[in-house]
Amino acid sequence: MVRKSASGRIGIADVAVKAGVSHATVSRVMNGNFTVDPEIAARVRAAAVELKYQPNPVGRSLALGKTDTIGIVVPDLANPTFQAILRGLSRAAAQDGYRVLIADSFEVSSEETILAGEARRRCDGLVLCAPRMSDAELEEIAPSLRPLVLINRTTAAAGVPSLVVDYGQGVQDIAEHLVDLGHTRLAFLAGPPRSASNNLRLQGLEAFKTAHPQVEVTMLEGGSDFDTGHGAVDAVLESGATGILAFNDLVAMGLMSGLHERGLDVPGDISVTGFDDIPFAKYTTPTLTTAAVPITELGEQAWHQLRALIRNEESDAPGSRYQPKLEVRASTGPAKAARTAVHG
Amino acid sequence: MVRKSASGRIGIADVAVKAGVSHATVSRVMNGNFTVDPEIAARVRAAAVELKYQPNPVGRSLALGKTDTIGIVVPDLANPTFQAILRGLSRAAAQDGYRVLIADSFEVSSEETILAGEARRRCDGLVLCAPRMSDAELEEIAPSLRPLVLINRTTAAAGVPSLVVDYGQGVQDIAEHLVDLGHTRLAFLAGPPRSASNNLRLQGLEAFKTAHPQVEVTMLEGGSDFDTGHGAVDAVLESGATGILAFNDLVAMGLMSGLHERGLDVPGDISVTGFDDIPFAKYTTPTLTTAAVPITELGEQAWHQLRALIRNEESDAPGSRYQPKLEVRASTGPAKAARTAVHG
DNA sequence: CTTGCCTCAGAAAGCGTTTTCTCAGGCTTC
DNA sequence: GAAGCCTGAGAAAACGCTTTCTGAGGCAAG
Repeated sequence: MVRKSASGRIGIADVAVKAGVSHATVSRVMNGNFTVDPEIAARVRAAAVELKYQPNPVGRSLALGKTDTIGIVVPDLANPTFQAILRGLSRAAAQDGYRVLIADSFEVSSEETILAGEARRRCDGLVLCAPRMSDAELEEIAPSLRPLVLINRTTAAAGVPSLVVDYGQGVQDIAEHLVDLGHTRLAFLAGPPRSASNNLRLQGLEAFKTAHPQVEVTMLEGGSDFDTGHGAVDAVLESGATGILAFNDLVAMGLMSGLHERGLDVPGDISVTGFDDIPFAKYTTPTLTTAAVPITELGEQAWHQLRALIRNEESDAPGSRYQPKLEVRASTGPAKAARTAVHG
Repeated sequence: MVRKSASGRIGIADVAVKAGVSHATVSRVMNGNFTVDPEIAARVRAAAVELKYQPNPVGRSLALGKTDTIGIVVPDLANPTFQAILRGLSRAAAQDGYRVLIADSFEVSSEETILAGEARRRCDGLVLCAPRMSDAELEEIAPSLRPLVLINRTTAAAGVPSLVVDYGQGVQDIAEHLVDLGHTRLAFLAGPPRSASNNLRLQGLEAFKTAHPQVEVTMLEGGSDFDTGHGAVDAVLESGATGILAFNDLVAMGLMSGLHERGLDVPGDISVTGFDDIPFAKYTTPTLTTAAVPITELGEQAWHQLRALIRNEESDAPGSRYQPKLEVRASTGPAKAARTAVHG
């Protein structure tokens, strides 16, 4: 029985037989090695075309020690931020002939380490997106995951570049904007407690508070999706704040929807701000004031950093910091005369 | 020089040496083969742990002829529909220990064939999501891509299950809903011309028109994103229609935003409907009447079909048809007295 | 005419696993 | 006590490719 039918798929051996040459020569031709007689090369190519031969990437990977694939680990594929990063990463990597393997940890931080390790072994490099694991754990496993690029997280481990968005500055810009409009009572609708980007926002707000002691800033528990915003209406109203900084655009949209149901006007009664500037933010009613994060570009840059690591190039920048840009739209307006806390 | 330092990574050979056994025995232990003396097994396991040995998946894949990975090809990763399918697929596959490799064709139909082939060779199976290629091409390459599952597309090729959403029925349900509210002049804001799901909608509308000859239905060119809807305001107003069926929720949101800017009231002046019921649809202002598609579930089912194919099981269902469910919300209301065409 | 170099293709050795094949040693059974 | 089984571990082949090594043949130079 011929090898061919054994695997069911035609391999390099079949082409070699058909062209009357050795495996080695077929390999050389397929890889554009010019030390092959042009006539033989043509014969091999003809055989390959006729047999519709396509090299098996697994065999190739084993021989070359590389897979032309990179991995990305995200805490939640449903989150538009991670979707956008994935998109930018995938597009940029594709341009260099790399594919992307995805691993969704579903916010289970204990899974992250295992997922990351498994993904890394199948790939030539890894992007770890806002990992929820502890600093200690991250630092411990980082070396074994290299080449590794972090997004919205930093580590003390060496040779691991980080791409971080300056959420702290962004949230301060938003707060300043609200103060400029005359708001003196603000509220922050926080994100997931384990989220590093939420902590950065909190730090930014602390800085803001010391710079503006006259402004009252209420902290409210939250999350990262619509329901968080929608369910926070009562808490927001109770706080008596007239300017609300939502954790992100989704939360802001949920909140605006809830306020609308209560018959309140945005920004007439209350100003609402988001964060991220997802595409939807331009099309909400009213359009949403937010801080724009060039998130797709972040994914793209992640690939460039990772590529440099894989190629063992001098990483020109060992990481970067992105400044969000305030986008003033229609969901923020002048503060009404000071409101008093509303009950129920 | 020892093998160990040659590859930089520890392999099965290192464990074998450390435990004083052969490669074969290490492999047996790692794969839970019980024909190994418990004492030796323990020794091997201890060595593996001490060396932090993790089997190389590439070598494993080559030997086993499977990669425990599946591929998905989508026309546009930015599209929420495909994101949701990806999410459902990824989650379901992960539960069975499979990973997902993504390939984004960026709406370039000529790339699809190549991407699909490359992805397939790296994986154990493939999901082709609403491919834009021609029927002829699809039918030609389908056999070489098996195990293959199609989403929102069918083919005459054998052994290729399809999961399709009945967009035609969905669009009829929406149109009926608008007619029930008294609308007699409708307009359909179409999607991308090459999209199979758009064609299904058009067929549905033809069926609707023959059933309701008294209703006027205007066809408008379109696309699949916000800007399409936002930019279609003039055309919509010119049509004189009072009930607008947008291609999907994104287009509907863009349209509502544009109408709002023109000072028109939804649904007071014009009723607007979407399609898909993306999470945002519940939180627009007004909330969006749409046809809900269980899209994440679609991704999940795609995995189940693919799994059956991979395992060579009897595919219980050679494909399925999903019925969208009308979700009546606040963007549709009773028709005003017939409007006349508005210019400019 | 011979030596030596150079070109180019085949043989074979990896890459890191799994798995079949082989065989040594201990046990049962007559 | 010897013949045959059975258990369990090592040797080696296989997976499909790349690449080094080897060697045959052609050609130029002395």
